Amino acid sequence: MSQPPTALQDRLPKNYDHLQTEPRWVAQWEAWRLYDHDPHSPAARAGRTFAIDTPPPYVSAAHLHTGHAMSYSQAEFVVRFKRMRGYEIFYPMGFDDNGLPTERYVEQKYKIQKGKITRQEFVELCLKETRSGAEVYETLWRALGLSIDWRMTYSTIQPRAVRHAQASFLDLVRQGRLERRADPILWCPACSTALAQADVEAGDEQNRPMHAVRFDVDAPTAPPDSPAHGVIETTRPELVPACVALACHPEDQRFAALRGLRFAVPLTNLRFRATDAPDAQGQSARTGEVSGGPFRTIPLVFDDSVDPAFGTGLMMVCTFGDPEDIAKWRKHGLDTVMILDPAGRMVTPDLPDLEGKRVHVAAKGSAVYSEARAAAVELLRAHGHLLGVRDNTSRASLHERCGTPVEIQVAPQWFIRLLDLKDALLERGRQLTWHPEFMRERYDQWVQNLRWDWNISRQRFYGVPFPVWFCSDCQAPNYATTDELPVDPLMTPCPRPCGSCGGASLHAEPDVMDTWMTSSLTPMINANWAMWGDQQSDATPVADRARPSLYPAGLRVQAHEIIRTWLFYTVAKAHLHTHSLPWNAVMISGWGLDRHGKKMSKRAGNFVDPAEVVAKYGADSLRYWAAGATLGNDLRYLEDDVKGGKRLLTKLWNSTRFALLYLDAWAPGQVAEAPTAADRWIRARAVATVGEATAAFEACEYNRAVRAAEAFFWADWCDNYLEIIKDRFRPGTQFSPGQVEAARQTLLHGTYALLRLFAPIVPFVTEELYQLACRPLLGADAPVSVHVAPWPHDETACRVTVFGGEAAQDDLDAGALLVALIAGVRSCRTQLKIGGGRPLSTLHLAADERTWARVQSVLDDLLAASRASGFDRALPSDAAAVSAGDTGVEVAITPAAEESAAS
RNA sequence: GGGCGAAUAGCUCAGCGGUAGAGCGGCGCCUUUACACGGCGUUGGCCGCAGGUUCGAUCCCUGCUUCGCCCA
Repeated sequence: MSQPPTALQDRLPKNYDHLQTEPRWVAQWEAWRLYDHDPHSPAARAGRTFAIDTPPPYVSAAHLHTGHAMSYSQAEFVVRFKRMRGYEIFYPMGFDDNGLPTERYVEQKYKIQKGKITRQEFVELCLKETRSGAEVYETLWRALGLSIDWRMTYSTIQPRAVRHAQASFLDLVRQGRLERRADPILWCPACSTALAQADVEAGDEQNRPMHAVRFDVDAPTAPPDSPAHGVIETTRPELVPACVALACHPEDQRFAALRGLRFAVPLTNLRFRATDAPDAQGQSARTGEVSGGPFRTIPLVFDDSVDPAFGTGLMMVCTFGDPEDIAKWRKHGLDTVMILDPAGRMVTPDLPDLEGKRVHVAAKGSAVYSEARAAAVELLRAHGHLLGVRDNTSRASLHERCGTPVEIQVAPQWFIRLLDLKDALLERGRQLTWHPEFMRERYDQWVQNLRWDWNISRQRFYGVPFPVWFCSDCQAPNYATTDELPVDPLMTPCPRPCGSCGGASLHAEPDVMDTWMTSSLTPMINANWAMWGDQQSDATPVADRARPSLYPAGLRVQAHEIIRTWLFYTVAKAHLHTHSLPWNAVMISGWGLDRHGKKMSKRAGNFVDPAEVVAKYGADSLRYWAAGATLGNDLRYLEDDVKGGKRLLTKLWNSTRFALLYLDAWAPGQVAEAPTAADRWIRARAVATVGEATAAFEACEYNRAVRAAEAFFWADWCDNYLEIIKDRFRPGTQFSPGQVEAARQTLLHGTYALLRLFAPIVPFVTEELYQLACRPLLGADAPVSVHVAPWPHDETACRVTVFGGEAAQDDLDAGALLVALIAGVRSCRTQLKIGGGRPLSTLHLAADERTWARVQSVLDDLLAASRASGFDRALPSDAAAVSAGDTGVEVAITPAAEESAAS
C-alpha cells in the first residue's frame, strides 16, 4: 500500500490555531496595505467605488460588548463581498468624540461637574479620554479583522471634522435656514443644556398620579349666575403656579357655561412676608407669615386638541409643562410665567414652601422623586384646592443621555428650520434603498411626528464652537468666512469690526454645537466636502484630499434605534447641502441580546466581552455568530452558536487538509479530465450555491449567504462528495486517470470556491487556507490574498473557469439520486451496525427499468462511495431492505467477509 | 392610543402559496487513512388562536391574544 503524498499536506498542521493565526494575518494585511483605498485603481477609474459609512462610536469604550462587535462585523461582511466583486473600497473608521456623550462620560469617570472645573481643563480631560477610548476600539476592530483603511480615520473633534461642521453651519446661514431666536426649548436640568427632540426618549411606564385641582371662577369678574369653579386633572401639580389658561374642547358642552369667565390660579394669592431679622448666618430667615392677596387670573380657551375623554376634559395650560402647552400658548397668545430655573428648581419667591425645591430628584433605582411636587400637593391640600389623587400610569420624557426628565425653558438658541421640509425629507426617504425595506417606516413616522425645529445649541464645553462673534454694542452676529475655518471664537478674536455697526468690541458665542451637527456629516467628511473647492496638491495629506467621487456613498450601516437621529440628520444635511441622498442604500442592523433576549448593555451588566470571545473561540467564530442574524433583527448571544463557528473553522481546515492530500500531483491541464456524475453534480451545486450567496450578499442578507454556503459545504461537499471521491485515490482504483484527474481538479477548484464563499464571514481561516493550500497551486498570477480574489460568481474575472456556466438541472437531479442512494446504504449499515469503513461485497438495488436507467448513470460513484465491489439487482431474502428516499429504489447490502476488510 | 416586528421541533432560529427545515439538545451506531474539537443514522411540530380568499394556506387577507421595539 503506497503512502499518500505528504509534501503539501505537511503545510497544514493537524489542528487550526486561531490564537496563532489571526494576529499574524492582521499584521500581514497591514504590511501589504491590502485594505488601503486607491483612488487611481482600475476599478476606481471605472467608477466602481464603494464607500461605506459606519457609526463613529463615542469614546466611552468601557461600554463595548459583543453587540457592537456584531453590528460592525455585519457591515464588514458586505464590504468584503463588494471588494471581491471588484469594487474599490473606501472603508474608514470614525470616532464621535465631541459633545455631550463624551462630557457625561468624563463627568462620571472623574466625578466632576461642568462649572466646578475650567473649560480648558474639562476639554483636556475629554481629549485624553477620546484618545484612550479610540485605542480600545481600534484594538478590537483589528482583532475582529475589520478591513478598514486606518489612514482615513476621522474624529469629530479633529480640525477636518470641525471645519465640516462649521462650514455646514455657515452654508445654512447663507441659505437662511439658521435662526437664532428665544423660544421654548427642551432642557435637561441635570446637564444644564438645551436639547433637540431627538435627544429625548420616553421613560418606562410608571405611576404618575393624577391630581384633581379646583380652579375657582374669579368672582369679581363673573356674572352672578356663573358656575363657582372648574376642576382639572394634572400629573404635574407643582406647575399650577405657572398656569396661564384653562382649556377644553370647543364642543364639550360640560364647559359651555364657563365660556368667557376668568379663573383664579390657586396659591397665587399667597404672599410671603419675611421677618426682618437676619438669622445667625446673616440670611433672612425663611419663616414668616403667609397672607391672602389678589389671585392671578387666567382665561379659558377652546382648543380642538383637547381630548374631552382625558381627565375631566378640562385641563390647565402651563408655561411650560409639555409641547402641548407650547402649542396652545402660541395659538392663543397666552402669558408666560416661568417658575423653573435652569437647574430644575422652583423659583416661587411668594411660596417659601416651594422655593428652591427641585422638580426632579434622582432617587434609588430609576424612580424619580419630586420634592417640589410633594410640597405643591401639600400646599394645594392645605388651601382646599386638591380634590383628589388617583393612580395613573404614563411615561415621562427623559434626556436619553442621563435619564433625567426634561423640562422646558425659554432662551435664545440656534435653530435649523426643518418643519417646513417634512415632505421633501419624506421623499428622500422614499428614494433611499432600505435593507430591510420595513425600516423605512421608522423614518417616515419620525419625520411625520417632528414638532420641533432642530435646536443645535448646547450650553456645554466640549464640542464644535459656533463660528460666530456677537457685537457687544448692537448684538449682531458676525460670522467667520469659510476660509477662516476651523475657528474657535473663544480663542481667536473676530478679525473685523462689527459688520452692522462697526463696533470694535465683539465676543464669542459660548455655546457649542449639538454633537449631531458633526456626525450628520460623516459621508461628507469622508468625501471631504468642505475641501472640494480647495487647491490640492501631492503635498496635501491623504486624509485631507477632496474625494467628491465618494459622494454619495454606497452604503450606510447602523442600528435601528438611531434612525431618528443619525440617519435622519444625515439625510437632512445631505438634502440641504448637496440636494442629494448621502448614500444610495442603508442597511439597518439589530441589537445584540443576552441569552434571555434582553438588550445587551454594560450598564445592565448583561454583557459579554468581545475580546474574551475572540481569545477563546477566535474572531472568525464571533463573526460567524454575527452572521446568523436575520437582517434588521436582534440576535441573542448564545455561546453554542459561537461554538458552531469554531466547528465550521475546524471543518474547513480538515476538508482542505484532505484536498491537499491529493493535490500535489496536480498541474493545470496535465490529463484531460473525464468527470463522473458526482463531479458534474458538485460543480453544478457549487455554481448554484454561489448564485444564491451572491444574490443574498447583494441584498445585504449575509445570513442567507452563509446558510447557502454552509449547506453546500457541509451536506454536499463534505458529507457526500469527498466521501465519493476517496475511492478514486485508493491504489488499484477502477477509475480511469482522466476520472482521477477530474476529482483532483474539482478538489482544487471546489476548495478555492469554498474559501472565497466563506472569506467575507471568516476572513482569517480562509486566508490561512488559501495561502497554504490554494495559492501555491494557482500559479504565479494567483491573487495575493483570498480577500482580493475575484468572487467566484464573476466568471470573466475568475481565472478558474472549471465551474463556469449554468447549474445543469440534469446534473443536479442525478446528484440528488446519488445522494439519496448513498443515504440508503448508510441506513443499511446503521441497521446492521456496520461501520462506514468496512467494504461491501454486494450492493443490492431493486428498481424498475426506468429508474434503473437513471441509477446506472451514477452507479460507478455509488459503488465507490459505498466501498462495494459489486452490485445485484435482486434483494437478498435474508437482509432488510431500505427505501432510498422517494427515488423508488430499494437498497440492501451484503458486507464483505471480515478478513477481507483488512486487505 | 398609533405604528413596526415577532409567535414554527425541548432550546435558538430559518423558511413564507404546493407532501414542514437547520443548528444545538435527545437516542442509537461507528475508533473509517480530512475531521472523536469527529462521522453516520435517528427522534421530535394541528407552523399562537378564530374566521376568510384559494383546487390547495405555516405562508395572502381580516380580527384577536401574547411578547419586543418605535412614536404619542
